[in-house]
Amino acid sequence: MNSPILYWFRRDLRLSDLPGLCAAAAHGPVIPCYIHDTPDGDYASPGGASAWWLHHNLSALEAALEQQGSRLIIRSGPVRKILPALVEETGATAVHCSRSYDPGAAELEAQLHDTLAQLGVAFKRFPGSLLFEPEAVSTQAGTPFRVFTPFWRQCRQQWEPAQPLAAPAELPHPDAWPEGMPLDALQLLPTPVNWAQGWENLWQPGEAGAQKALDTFMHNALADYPEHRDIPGVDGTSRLSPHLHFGALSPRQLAHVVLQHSHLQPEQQASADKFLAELGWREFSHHLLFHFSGLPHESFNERFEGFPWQGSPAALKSWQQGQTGYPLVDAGMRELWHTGYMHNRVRMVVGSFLCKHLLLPWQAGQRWFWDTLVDADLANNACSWQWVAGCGADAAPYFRVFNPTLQGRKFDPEGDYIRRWVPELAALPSKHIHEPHAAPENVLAKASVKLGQNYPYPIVEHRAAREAALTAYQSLGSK
DNA sequence: TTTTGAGTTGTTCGA
DNA sequence: GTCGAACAACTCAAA
Repeated sequence: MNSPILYWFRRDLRLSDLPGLCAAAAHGPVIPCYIHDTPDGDYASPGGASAWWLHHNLSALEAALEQQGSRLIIRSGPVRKILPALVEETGATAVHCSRSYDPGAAELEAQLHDTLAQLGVAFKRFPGSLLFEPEAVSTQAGTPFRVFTPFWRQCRQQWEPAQPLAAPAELPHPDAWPEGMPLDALQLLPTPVNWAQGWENLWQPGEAGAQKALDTFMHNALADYPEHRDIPGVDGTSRLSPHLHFGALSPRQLAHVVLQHSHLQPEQQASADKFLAELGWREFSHHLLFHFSGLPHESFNERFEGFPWQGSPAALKSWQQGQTGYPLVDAGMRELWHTGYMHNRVRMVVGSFLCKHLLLPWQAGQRWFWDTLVDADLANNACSWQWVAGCGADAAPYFRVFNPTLQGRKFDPEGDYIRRWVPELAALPSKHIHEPHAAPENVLAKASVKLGQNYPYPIVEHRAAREAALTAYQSLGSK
């Protein structure tokens, strides 16, 4: 039996724990392929930072496949045309892939199933990028959950932690390889300005890098996760989100390691549960988007469609550039710009600031994050922005307006994080670094801070902005 | 069937 | 300085 099976890589850019790849390899020759499809439509293609990651993740996958004597065939164009064409060229008898849950995916997969069936070719989807299939979780009334806690409780009740699969021992290669294009031709890297300079020292996209990040987290950070995850000046989070997004690590692999660890070290049970709940939020977001495909565009709570947003383009620009005059907000926005990442605690603060202090629509924040985050993910991005704006599922209540100064004092007490990302404030004493505009003249002078010159005055005044936000939110009325 | 209580991440105010 | 209450409306499951 020499007819090959096509393995279509999507956002599962790894070799281990891929049931579809294992099934293909057990059967005969495998042709691994990746199709770069850039359909029209909002959020149909990765943003800039995310594209950088994709390039390097594909490059790592290519290398891993070559080490196995295999290849990655890269093509570009509409999947609905390219995939059937590749099948005909290679005489493949089946196509395997991982299921996608994004809007439009079910339709595409159904269409591929039919098109390929007409060629006598089987199209098989395998689960793997989520812990729970959306169809498997629902309320007693049979509706999707809208509240996280009962959602996650039910997930954990039906959880049967399975051993992740190893990568196939070998990938039998076909008699002949179809043509592919070089990875560089996809033009995923930044041009003409390489704003990602030095990122290769910060991140290692790909399966090996994901394993390394996982080991580091398990070894250094899991035990203190519940407390340290909130402190942006400490490496207390896993930083695994981009790996999960592109599938260099499967959630099953991650959960398995964490569960095993907490089994061996029962005193870390609470830390493990806390971390797993974050994976739960990832599941929750993906399930929500699966059931409510409009989430990236329309407020989950329709009442918000009439919200009196009023922020200015200038305010948006100040926010994007980290020039709001609120040090924690500015530190976060600059971390994002310089690294493609932002600490989770700070994401909440800058999100609240955009929606509530600046009264800019959450979609504007979502758009910026889409372009600048290496872990930009349609489901997580939409759900988290809606959460912080107060219009999402199980969202933050309208009156929860983060005070950026207090958040700084509480979670970055010594100003470590602020000093790292807002160097013009680095010489200020911790007591004043969270509120430079309230610091005495001589303190500012001594630290060479010239407000309005090398660091901005606050673009809005906290108390007034908070009042305006509460008024705007109350204007939605109770009915 | 109806009722009840709890629900990721906060802040402010007044006692 | 600390502490509890108030700041909506709605979802979900258990009583």
